[in-house]
Formats: sequence, structure tokens, C-alpha cells
Amino acid sequence: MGRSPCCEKAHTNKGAWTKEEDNKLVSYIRSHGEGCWRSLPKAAGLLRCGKSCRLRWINYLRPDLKRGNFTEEEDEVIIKLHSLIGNKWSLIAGRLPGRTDNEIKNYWNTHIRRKLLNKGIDPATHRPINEPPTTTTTNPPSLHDPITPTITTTTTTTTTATISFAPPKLEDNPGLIIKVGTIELGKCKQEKLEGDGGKVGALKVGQHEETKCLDLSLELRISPPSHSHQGDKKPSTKPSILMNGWGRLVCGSNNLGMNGGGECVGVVGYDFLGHI
DNA sequence: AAGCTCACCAACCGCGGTGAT
DNA sequence: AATCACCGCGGTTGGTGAGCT
Repeated sequence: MGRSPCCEKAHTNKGAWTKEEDNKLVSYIRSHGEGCWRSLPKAAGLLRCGKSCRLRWINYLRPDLKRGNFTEEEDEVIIKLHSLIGNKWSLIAGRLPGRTDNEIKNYWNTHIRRKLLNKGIDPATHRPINEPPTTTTTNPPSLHDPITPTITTTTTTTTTATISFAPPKLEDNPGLIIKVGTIELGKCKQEKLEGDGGKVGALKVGQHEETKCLDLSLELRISPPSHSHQGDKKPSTKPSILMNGWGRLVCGSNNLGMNGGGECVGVVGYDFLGHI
């Protein structure tokens, strides 16, 4: 029945890692590679559970980790991605080479939150703190209606498109997927994406040409109203949606899907701070 | 110097999804 | 099909050092 336990908790160390443990873990992974965390501790001669080994490696020992302070550019990326996808630290980390989700999470909680609060911005909503909680312009589109994106484009140094939503009828479009393509948050030397835009409900990390290349490929799935919502006894009347921070969607890229061919989808950014 | 507060961050905990048995 | 461990993630905690009184 099921698998055998990965480790006996009674015989595992906890707390801070020693230099010796680090060395064992690093040398084991160097010769055997990552993965198989279940069997790793025993094989590496560590009295740790696999979960702990994985965490130690990913957050601290990995050779490609970038140490040191976050740059202003990284700050911006974190803020913008957070306003798009919320506390999806692993996804945000995927856009910042050398940074871990844990590091970004800590940095958010200790630095950026305060920074935003000082600016009078609610870090949870990315809106001015004084702003009333609901307004007609910043509410999510009504998801009971079909979403009909209207895209207008302007061409400056980058192409910008604003998408607005006409009243949608979700019941006619169960599992509606909005493809929003690539989000450019910085300047790319050359856009380079793999595949067709990534998995549903997940951000796909495009290949980096350079660290400033901050393209982001998204698909959104809007699901019909759920009948079990986070322990709520009442059926939820709201559809679930991946993105938070609704408002105005702004497309911007050098090769917007419309002039680059294919479905637009385009290159979509989010005007959460009013200056993308 | 001692005590206190605060900031930082490594590590732990618990949960949900997935897959092995 | 059912069970349960593994994996990965996000939230939280606790240890440590710096700065202040």
C-alpha cells in the first residue's frame, strides 16, 4: 500500500546546516545530479530528510545562485510580476535568474512591502491605499459575460495595446482561456519564446537572451463558478481566475502578435502602476 | 557593557497535486 | 480504485546580528 516513507523523522537532524552537511550534499549532487530527494540523504550520508536537502540545495547551495542585493531592475520586475500573479514566488523567481522563491519572498516581505507602503501603495492590491476598495473601473470584468477583448495599439518605441473587456457570458464559455501571450517588462534584445505560449494556468519562462529580457508568456484560464471554494460552505458564485490585480491590461512589445503574425494575444503588460 | 528592538533570512510546517504501489 | 508518500509551493517561525538606548 503506497510508498515507503522517505525518512524516519526520529533519526533526522533539524535546524541549521553544518559546513560538513553542506559539503556532503554538494559533492553528492555534483556527482549524481539533482532529484530523487527521497533517497538522497541516505546515499549522501546525511541525517536529513529529503525535503530538507532539497530546500538547502535550492535556496542556498546551488552554484548558479546570485548573491547580494537586489538591483532596482529586479525590484521592478518583482513588483510588476507580483501585481500580476500575486504571491507566486516560484514563478517570479523563474523570471529572475539566480534568485530563489524563498529569497524573493523574504525580500518582498522585508523590503518591497515597506517600500510600497511608504509610497502609499497597498502591496496586496498595488493600488493607492486611499483608493476606495471597489470602483467600476478597477473591478475585475464580470466573468459571467463573454470576454471580448478590444485591442487598441499605439506605436512608439514599443507597441502598446490596451485590452478592455466587454461583458462576458462565462456559462457559454466554460473553461474559457484567454491567451495573453508575452509580457515584456523590460527591454529584450531579441524575443525568444518556446512553443505556443505555455501551459494553461501557468506562466512559461521564455529563454533569456540577457538578464534584461523580461518577456513573460501567459495564458489565463477562467473557470466557471466553483462549488467548493476554500472551505466556504456556500458554493462560490465567482469563477476562479489565475490573475489577480484586475484593471486595465496594456500590451506592449516590439513585436506584438498582431504585426508579428498569429493570434494576438499580443504582448500584454499590466498597467498596475500606471507606467509600464 | 547590558538590554532591548528591529531587520534579515534560513529553515520548518502544512497543504495540494501528482504519481507509485 | 484506494491509499499514501513524494514533490513543490507558500506561509510562518526562530535564530542571529546590527543598531540604538
